[in-house]
Amino acid sequence: MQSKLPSSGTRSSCPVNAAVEVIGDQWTLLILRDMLLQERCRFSEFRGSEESVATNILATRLKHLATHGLIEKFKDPEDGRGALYFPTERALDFIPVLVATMAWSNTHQPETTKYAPLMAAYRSDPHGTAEGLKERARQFRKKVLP
Amino acid sequence: MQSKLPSSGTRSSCPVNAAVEVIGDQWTLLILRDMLLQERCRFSEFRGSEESVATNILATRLKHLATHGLIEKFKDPEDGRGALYFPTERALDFIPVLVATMAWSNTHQPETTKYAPLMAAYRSDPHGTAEGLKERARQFRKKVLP
DNA sequence: TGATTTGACTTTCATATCGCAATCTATATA
DNA sequence: TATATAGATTGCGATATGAAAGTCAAATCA
Repeated sequence: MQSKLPSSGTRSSCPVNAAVEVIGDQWTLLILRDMLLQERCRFSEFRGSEESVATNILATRLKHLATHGLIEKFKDPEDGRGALYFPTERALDFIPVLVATMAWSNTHQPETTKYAPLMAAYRSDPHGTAEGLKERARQFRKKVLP
Repeated sequence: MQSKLPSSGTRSSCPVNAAVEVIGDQWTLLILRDMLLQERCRFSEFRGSEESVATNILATRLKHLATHGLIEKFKDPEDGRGALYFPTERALDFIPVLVATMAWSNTHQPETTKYAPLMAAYRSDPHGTAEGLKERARQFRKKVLP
């Protein structure tokens, strides 16, 4: 039996609760980060993230993200074994939230030193920075997918 | 022994990871919502939220939020039994992230019908709406605390 | 072409966390 | 003094996590 996220049933019609049910765990946001900001799209690439997610958890979370319409799975056109995961438009729309979250962390915890250039760009132009990342993610998909 | 949040140790210096370690569970964001948007500050008020958090979980999360500098605990000046929880400035700075998250949910899941007026206000003036909520939270604290 | 390796999972299992119910403590009220 | 209330803590079965090992099909090597 495969592992599930806690409380998979809808608890309320509140948008905060809806978000919690999608991204409210220890790994989903990190996977979204790698996909949206780092141009990662393979199982092995997500697995290689600094925080070292276990393979069973990663598989569960990718399925979870697909179920909730944040990622789509494709066959790697250049390797029959490979799978490629790409963000949907819904996930791309999450970029402003993700980057705002990062900026919040970075403001209050200066020890969060990763993504310093991105944080600087975001502070001088939040909207433009988010849109830039969105466009970059779209281009990356075009480059890799047939 | 009291229950803990998963992975209490710092896994990386990434701001996304830092956020996950603070808000990456099924309840913390809901408590922040009630505190920042609903003027709730008592244990029983948080407990009464629609999603029905258990008392042990709520106690754990309130402690967790205090540890991470998002809330402060006070004695109720009008009832020796009571405790009052209020957001720190760090928590108030989270309001824009929280409201952006809600807007994202609301855009892609129209069944999230709660907070419709807030969502409408946010769409027409994101920054002003967030600042308004921040000021409201500050005023509420002044009103209730000595 | 058979052997080996690789990518993407799935299974196993010990440990940790969740969540319900019951209990506890301090203060307030009748 | 008795009871009610606010804010928790404890016990315990159910569920989720995470490290390691196993599976399997497709690719690469000999």
